[in-house]
Amino acid sequence: MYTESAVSYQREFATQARGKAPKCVHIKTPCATCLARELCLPAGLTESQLERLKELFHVRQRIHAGQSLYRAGEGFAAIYAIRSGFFKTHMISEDGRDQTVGFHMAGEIMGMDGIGSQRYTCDAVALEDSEVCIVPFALLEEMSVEVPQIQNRFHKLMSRELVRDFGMLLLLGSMRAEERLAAFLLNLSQRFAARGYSASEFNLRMTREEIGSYLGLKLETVSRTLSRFQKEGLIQIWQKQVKLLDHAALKGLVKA
Amino acid sequence: MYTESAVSYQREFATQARGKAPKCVHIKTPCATCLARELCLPAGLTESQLERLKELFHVRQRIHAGQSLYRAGEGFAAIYAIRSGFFKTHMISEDGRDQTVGFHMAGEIMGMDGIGSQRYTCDAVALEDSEVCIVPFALLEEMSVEVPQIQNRFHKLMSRELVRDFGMLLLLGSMRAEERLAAFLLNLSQRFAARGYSASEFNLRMTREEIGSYLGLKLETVSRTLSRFQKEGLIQIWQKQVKLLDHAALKGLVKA
DNA sequence: CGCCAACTTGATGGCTGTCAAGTCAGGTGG
DNA sequence: CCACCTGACTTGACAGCCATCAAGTTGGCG
Repeated sequence: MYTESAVSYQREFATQARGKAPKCVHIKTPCATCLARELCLPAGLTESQLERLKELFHVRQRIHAGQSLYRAGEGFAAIYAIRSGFFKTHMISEDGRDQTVGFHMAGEIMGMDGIGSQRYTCDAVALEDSEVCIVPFALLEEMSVEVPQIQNRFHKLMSRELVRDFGMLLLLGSMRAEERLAAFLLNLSQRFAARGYSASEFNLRMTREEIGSYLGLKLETVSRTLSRFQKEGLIQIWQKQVKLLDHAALKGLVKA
Repeated sequence: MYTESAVSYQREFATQARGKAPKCVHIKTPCATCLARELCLPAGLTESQLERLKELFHVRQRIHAGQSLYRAGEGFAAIYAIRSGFFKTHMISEDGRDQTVGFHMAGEIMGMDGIGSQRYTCDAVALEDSEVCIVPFALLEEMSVEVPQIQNRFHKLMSRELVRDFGMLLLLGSMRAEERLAAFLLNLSQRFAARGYSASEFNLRMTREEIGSYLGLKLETVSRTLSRFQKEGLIQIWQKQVKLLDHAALKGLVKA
């Protein structure tokens, strides 16, 4: 049961949060920004090369919240650049375990896991209404030959995905629940900040269960740990609205 | 303390194992096989293309057991194809956590994590005397432009690395100790088999601690679980010599 | 208004980490 | 050749973190 003070406090925060940001924020990103973020185009490309690159990204697709962009086992043909919205990628193992392998926001690329086997190995699900650019992979490879800079950018992109996964291996392999959650919140914060949004206040697009699936924890542990962070004054949290109050302390938790 | 019967049994197994395979097996792989495994060359390449590709792989380097091939933070210039031997890659976090992110054997490629930042993000350490082909990355990208098949093979290679990491996320995020170890043994078995070695009998090149670091477990848990597998008749294990006795039961553990 | 999914919180148990002691194998030096 | 030493490993006892089970709350939606 909630304590009296907790309830009133939480309601107050909820009202604040809603006042500032509508419940379902729709992140809009201009194409140039989107491209720039992951393929780093502006730097080092000539006008004509830029034109070629834009061809790659000109087909778009809208995905409603809850819908899948692609599913594990489907034939691979394209990778996807997120223009707006929020996705999770998850895989379901032979025996039914559901593991979230990533959360993805505007400017990030999904689907590269499908290149190796020519089939996607996980499902990509929109957690809010979203829009993606469809990048036919064969076309990307063709252009990579014509414009070596595109090739190089793509290699760096995939490599960074590998490094990101190494980070997750470290998290899952050696961190305790509170460290995982602190790292998770800081990571989201940093990524929102990089897109021009508040680093200290944002809303989670995913459920506690999805957070748990990503971090190797049960939803109750996620809930409990977030509640404890709030009790200790590290964050404010009400439903999916989060406010980071003590960035330094959270960092301390991860490094401790 | 070991029981009488366990001791005699283990000694017997150790003797058997030693009789069949010298303590430090040196895996030798002809260059063609090595290339074939990960870059899948024979298929679809013309004679001249094959020649170009061989240029990529002609510089070799020997690494003694215990030595590093590269270290986190070092400038990235090349990726490495393992010709023979056995490696682990591991990263040490800011706060000193040591996470093993992979074990690598003949025919596999290491170092792709360095492309994104132009610095390696982990250390690669030889667990036995090994030999690698040095593949200058700039050269690989140049050849990718000339020979699109090389480009495509490389993309598939990186993609498979991503998928492999997804598998590790699933393992670390949702499996219990015995499931992790069963999966680990089966994975090694399958990879040895793919190289023409016994699928049921091999020796571990890594310590219990390194296994633990890879699987997100403490060395005591690794040791205990392996001992239990032996007690239950799933495996025989004596030091680093392993023999899988009940492949099906191990598979059952992973899927259960 | 009622229902349901998402969430919070409590109680309890089990898996795995921690600490500790001891064994074993290999290498070194006398 | 043997004693010793060290790193790797095994095993036991215990504790703690997190999963599990369960009950109740909240907000959204029909």
